[in-house]
Amino acid sequence: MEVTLRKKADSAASMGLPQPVLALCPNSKATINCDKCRVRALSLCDALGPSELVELDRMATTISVGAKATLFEQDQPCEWVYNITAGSVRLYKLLPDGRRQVVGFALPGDFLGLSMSEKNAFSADALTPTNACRFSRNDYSNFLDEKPHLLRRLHSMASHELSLAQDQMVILGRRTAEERVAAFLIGLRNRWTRVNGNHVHVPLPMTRQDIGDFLGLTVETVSRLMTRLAREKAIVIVPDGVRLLDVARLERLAEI
Amino acid sequence: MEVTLRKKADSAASMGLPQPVLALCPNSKATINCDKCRVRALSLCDALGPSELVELDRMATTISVGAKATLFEQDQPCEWVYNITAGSVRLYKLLPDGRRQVVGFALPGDFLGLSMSEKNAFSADALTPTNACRFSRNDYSNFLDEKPHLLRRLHSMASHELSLAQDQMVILGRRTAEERVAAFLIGLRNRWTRVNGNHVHVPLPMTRQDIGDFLGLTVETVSRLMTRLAREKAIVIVPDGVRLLDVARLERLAEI
DNA sequence: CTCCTGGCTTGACTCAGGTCAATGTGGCAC
DNA sequence: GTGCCACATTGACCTGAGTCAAGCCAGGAG
Repeated sequence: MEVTLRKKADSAASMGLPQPVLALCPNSKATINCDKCRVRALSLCDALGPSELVELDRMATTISVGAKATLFEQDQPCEWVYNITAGSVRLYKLLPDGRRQVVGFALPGDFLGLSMSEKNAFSADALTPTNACRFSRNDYSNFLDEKPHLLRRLHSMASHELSLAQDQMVILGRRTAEERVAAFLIGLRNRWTRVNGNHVHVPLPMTRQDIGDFLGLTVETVSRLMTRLAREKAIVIVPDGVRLLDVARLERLAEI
Repeated sequence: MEVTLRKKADSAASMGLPQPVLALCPNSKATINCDKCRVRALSLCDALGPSELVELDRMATTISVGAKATLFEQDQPCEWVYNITAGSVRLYKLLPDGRRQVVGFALPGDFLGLSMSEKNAFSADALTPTNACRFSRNDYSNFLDEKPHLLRRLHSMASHELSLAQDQMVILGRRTAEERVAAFLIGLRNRWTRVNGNHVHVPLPMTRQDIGDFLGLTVETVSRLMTRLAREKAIVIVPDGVRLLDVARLERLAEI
């Protein structure tokens, strides 16, 4: 896995300069990377004040990985936590016999490491070229100890994840294949909306196999149902995604 | 729903007496209910020091409800959070057409209200006569604001829940009916172990229908598989539960 | 005691989605 | 360009779990 690293604070720190206090002034020119961050408002960092952001920025390393790169592996000690800034990531668990369950897809703004546990509960690898802001789990944990409001935000994000996981339990336990696919497309549309604004075009950076492993279906079933929804004019299949034609129909199918 | 209420601090508070400071001395006689609490070590409260425990005790109301009583309902505003001290609770989501997904069962020591959200994400009702320690969500939230270590504990419990939910996603998405039943029995055995110690006897306070709705199966399938496991001498079906005979075999089936 | 009733079990049959196999397709290395 | 490979689609057939229906059993009401 080839990773491009750049120590965020290097430019200033390597020259031995103190961090410019100007950066804290809202009208000043941006001097820390977070100021330019396109997903800040979506992410954990939104809970931070300007001086805290500078502190966090000093702890961060930005990383860039290519498609298929592994970020971390299930059951391995958790060394880093990540804030995805661009790209997309597949999160999955493997059974000993090779069966796979995708537990989620991370998009820009998503945080990996909510649980702060010793070992990774799942594996993560990039679906497309991906950028992330990476923190040592220790540094991060210490930082958290001094920032109860950040912990509160972390907890609220984890609660939201839990709620999504429970919705997914309903999908996997009690919905038909067609409903699963519709719910997947509507759910993904809603998530892209936070990143890109609302579009009927839904990018699908993952393969049909990944979708199947997320929905508890086979590739063939996913493919057949996408074809059927397209034949019935609910969607159009386009390169690397779908275009939603009949959102109301899909929402009815997906209805929680 | 008939509920028995008892304001925990009533005995002392109603007499206008200050809380006896003696209660804080580890060797003194117990004077707050928490001291007698049999699930304290399992629960959130374990994160609290003696004086905090007294504070929490003052906020608490103990409630007792009969089987089938509703604790709270999905989508209703969340007024209370609960610490289950005895009994068992079914947590579930309903689809508009009546399909049901059980998202979990709460046992003594479990906390309901981890997410601190405005609305309940699921409904909860008692499977058996149940006791709980109940707190107003507001009081609780304020209390939490002043106790970062409690928040940390809450977060770690929520993370654990999330991890269980992800394991359940694997079960629902990628496992056969037999594996699901085995995983359910082993999982429940492990949870009872925390409450009662390790026994091959696993109480099943829920119906086969509940188990089916938890595992994404029908009653009939659950029943058939329990019968089959019994015929094959992996378990014995006893009133209100099962006795595990071949734990190794079940664990092999359930293996994550 | 008898009669309900709700939960559990069992059997016969069905079908949604899985399996297997063939073919299509687009991007990339050379 | 050609060949390769991973992904996607489609068809024919199969099967694990669902559906429907009947009967059993224990506990509570009267």
